[in-house]
Amino acid sequence: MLDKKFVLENDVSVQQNCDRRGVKVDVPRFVQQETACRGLQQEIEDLARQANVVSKSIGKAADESQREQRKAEGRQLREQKDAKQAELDKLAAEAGAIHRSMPNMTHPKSPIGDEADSVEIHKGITDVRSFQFPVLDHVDLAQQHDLVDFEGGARIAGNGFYFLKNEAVMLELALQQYALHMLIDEGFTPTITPDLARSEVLQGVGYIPRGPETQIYSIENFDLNLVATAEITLGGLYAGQFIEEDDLPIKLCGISHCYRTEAGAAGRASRGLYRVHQFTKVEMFAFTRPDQSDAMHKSICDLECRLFDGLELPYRVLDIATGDLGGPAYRKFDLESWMPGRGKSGEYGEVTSASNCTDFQARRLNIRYKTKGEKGTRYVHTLNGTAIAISRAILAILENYQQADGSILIPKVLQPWVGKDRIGSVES
RNA sequence: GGAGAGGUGGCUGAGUGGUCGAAAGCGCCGGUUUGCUAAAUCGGUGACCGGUUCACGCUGGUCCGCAGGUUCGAAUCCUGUCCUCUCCGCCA
Repeated sequence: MLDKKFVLENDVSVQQNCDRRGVKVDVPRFVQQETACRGLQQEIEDLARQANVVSKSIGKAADESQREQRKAEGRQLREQKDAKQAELDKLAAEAGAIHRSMPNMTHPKSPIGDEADSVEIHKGITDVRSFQFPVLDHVDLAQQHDLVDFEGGARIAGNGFYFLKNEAVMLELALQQYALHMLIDEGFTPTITPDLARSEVLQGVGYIPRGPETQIYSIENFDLNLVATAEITLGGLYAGQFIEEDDLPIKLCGISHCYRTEAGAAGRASRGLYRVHQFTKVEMFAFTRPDQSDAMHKSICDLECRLFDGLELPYRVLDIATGDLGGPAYRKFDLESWMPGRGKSGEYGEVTSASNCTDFQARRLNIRYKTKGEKGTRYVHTLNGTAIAISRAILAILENYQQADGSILIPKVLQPWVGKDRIGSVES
């Protein structure tokens, strides 16, 4: 959520920001309603004050009849107040709906425009390989080496589910180990989070459970939902808390399964492991002071790059354009890995992303820190970034590491955990 | 699944109808003392939304899990609801 006062004082730039992000918001209407609310609030407070004065005077009343008279007076004042309050509630609900639909403000450097306007700001150190043989996509490779059972997954849970098998299982665990070790070295506290969370938590982080277009699976008869990312649980962990300024920044990483309905995504590059209903992800999350968040954003993005540099996978980093940012993000960097089997002759596909949400989530989650110098409290900034989304990482590894002889090499950094250097035997 | 207890300020925890935005302790901030630190001691210290002021500040309202109700008046009484804890049972 944006600060209401900020919106009132910056209505023009807020409107411009909404327009650039492609979100329909009637800022002038909000300003008008919010202003009216404040007027009403004044009237209500005045009535409340008068009623309080009357109540306090009752003890000092001279006799019974005066007492009764003041009781009646107090009753009347509170009735007037209640009527005004009802009026205000109605108006505030409308203003609140507009308020909640406002996306976060945007970093001045974010490119303006839609998906196509995102700007490449970095390339990985590993070059895109040129293959001297017909390239297979990961689905064919997986089938050839018995690594993923899509049919089995579909039979027991439906399309979009799968069994990982054999070396794919080892790859999944190896990727978790690899990511976790690097993150721990960088000062992240490792966690394994719940895979379910209350609706309240999802909403705080910015997800909408149980809507018509929801991406979230909900549990029947319980106020619980399967998380779409550990961002939900890690962000929710500090909801309603006060953090000591000296404890900032707090850096957490969490392993969770991620569940997504992918409603409306049918047919959209949905083959194989790219878009699935369940996968494992190692997520980074940070709480910082406002002045620390830009640097933290960069450092989270750098870590994502290092993880992919280490895997020796080619990738590029995009500074995401305004129209493609999503609600809470102030700025977002996506990391796209080269996927040789995608499209006709290979395409980049999103593998991780890093967002700086400034105080947008913190305001809704009510996460503050106590300032040392000045009096009072301030909202923290929150940031999140994917360390490794396992299913897409496996996809990228299989396709990039395939060999002319049909085998698939294991990235060097993963070999200790996989226990071998190659999937499939070398035919000679 | 059965039985109990409880949700109060940054934390612990008093408080059963007006004198309570709330004791006390901890923590935090400032002063004094000590060679530094620690200790001691004195003082200050809740949040949110407004009004007013160049500013220090002054001032109104709201807030004791949440939502309703009773009352002139609710942290306190009533109803509902959510959550947490303890014990027993079951279970990986």
